[in-house]
Amino acid sequence: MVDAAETAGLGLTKEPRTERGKRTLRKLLDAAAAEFGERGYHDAAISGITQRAGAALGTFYTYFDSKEQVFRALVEDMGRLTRRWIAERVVQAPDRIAAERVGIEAFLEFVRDHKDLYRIVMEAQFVAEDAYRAYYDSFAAAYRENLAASVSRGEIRPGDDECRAWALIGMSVFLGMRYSIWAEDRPPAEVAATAADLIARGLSVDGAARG
Amino acid sequence: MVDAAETAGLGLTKEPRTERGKRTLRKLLDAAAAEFGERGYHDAAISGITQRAGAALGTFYTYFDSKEQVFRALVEDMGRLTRRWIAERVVQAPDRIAAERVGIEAFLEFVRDHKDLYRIVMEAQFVAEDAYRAYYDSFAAAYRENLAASVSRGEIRPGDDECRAWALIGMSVFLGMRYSIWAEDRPPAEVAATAADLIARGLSVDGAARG
DNA sequence: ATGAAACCTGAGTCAATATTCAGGTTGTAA
DNA sequence: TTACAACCTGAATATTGACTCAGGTTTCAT
Repeated sequence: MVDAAETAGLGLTKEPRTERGKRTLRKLLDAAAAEFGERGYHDAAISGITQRAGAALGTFYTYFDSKEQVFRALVEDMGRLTRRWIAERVVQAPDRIAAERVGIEAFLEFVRDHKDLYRIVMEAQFVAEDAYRAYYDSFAAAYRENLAASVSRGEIRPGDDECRAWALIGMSVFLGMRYSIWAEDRPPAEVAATAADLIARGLSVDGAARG
Repeated sequence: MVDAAETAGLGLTKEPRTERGKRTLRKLLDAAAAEFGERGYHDAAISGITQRAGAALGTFYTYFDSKEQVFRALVEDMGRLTRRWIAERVVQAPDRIAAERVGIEAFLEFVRDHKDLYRIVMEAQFVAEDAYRAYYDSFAAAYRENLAASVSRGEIRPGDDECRAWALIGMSVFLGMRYSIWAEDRPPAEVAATAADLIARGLSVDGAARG
């Protein structure tokens, strides 16, 4: 669901001026998330969105210029929601290694609770590639910063933080796909613990092992 | 490109009986890979495929039942090609840690050389989800086997091999997307070395670090 | 209360394209 | 050479669904 209080900053061209309009826009955004999430971009129909929202077909075009525009708005919204959700939880972690575990667990939970929006983000790769890249570039940049800061604090070994950031994001994304979208057959905490152990210590039997 | 020698086992309903037919089918498969890879599933047109192949529109339906069928055939073909390519290189590795580095490097190179087919695999998530899941389930199962075998050989620490497998696959996939599809701004060997170091030793300063 | 702005309606327009098919061409076995 | 199967052709069909628009309804500042 799109946060009920906010519709600003979604890149819309026509903001509603009245309460009724805000309500309608919100209903359309939620309906669009459900329609795109369930049927995918191309099988989703504007008429399906307006039916779910209990509005007439033409009403859609009161707020959106096109099918693609509302899709992009949802991708951007999801980016904001995800970053906020994870950041809120990660700040409490005492160090980077703990932050990795908390971050992955928070991500896995978030995806479970926002399957529709998350599917939309993944499909954005083929519908609005620039929005998709912006979504992950933003994550990667933040991740890289965090890694660099941890290195300078002596919490983790130095290394190629950009590569590491992308690698770690990929881990989370695939764990999310497997354990939050495809099947919820493992508790997020368990999956996160395994991943965090891998991230912290690697596969090697001892810390001196050579790659 | 689809391997020129093989068109069997792609799930086609109508195999060609003459040399001319085999040639035409091969041209259509290569053209389909290019068309889908460049324009994506839904923007790809059957007429685009036949034009690239230098054939008439109706010829497509001599060999394929539908747009989706040829797409699925390409996904399955890509799975076979990828597994073979990586397996050939990984068998030479002396141990699991070395295998990780070699495997990631091989994967990054393969994706660079098969961008079209690789985009098709990624898009399969939304066009033929069962084929996509089969593609990654197959990788995950093999990966898990390899990890378990390495554990019993004492090469790596024991752990949740299924989670680890998905995590490691996710790493490769995202590194491939970032460094082989989006931009080739880093040599595969370099990226693979960083990733392998992360996989082998983790982020921690010393091997005794707790997660 | 009131009227202008905002909002809503849904039948109709229009372009795109997956798929069909009737008929022509080519390959090959005998 | 012949005849049949395999193959190729591309105009025509049929569906789908994004988007428009002319006109009606609701809201709210004054």
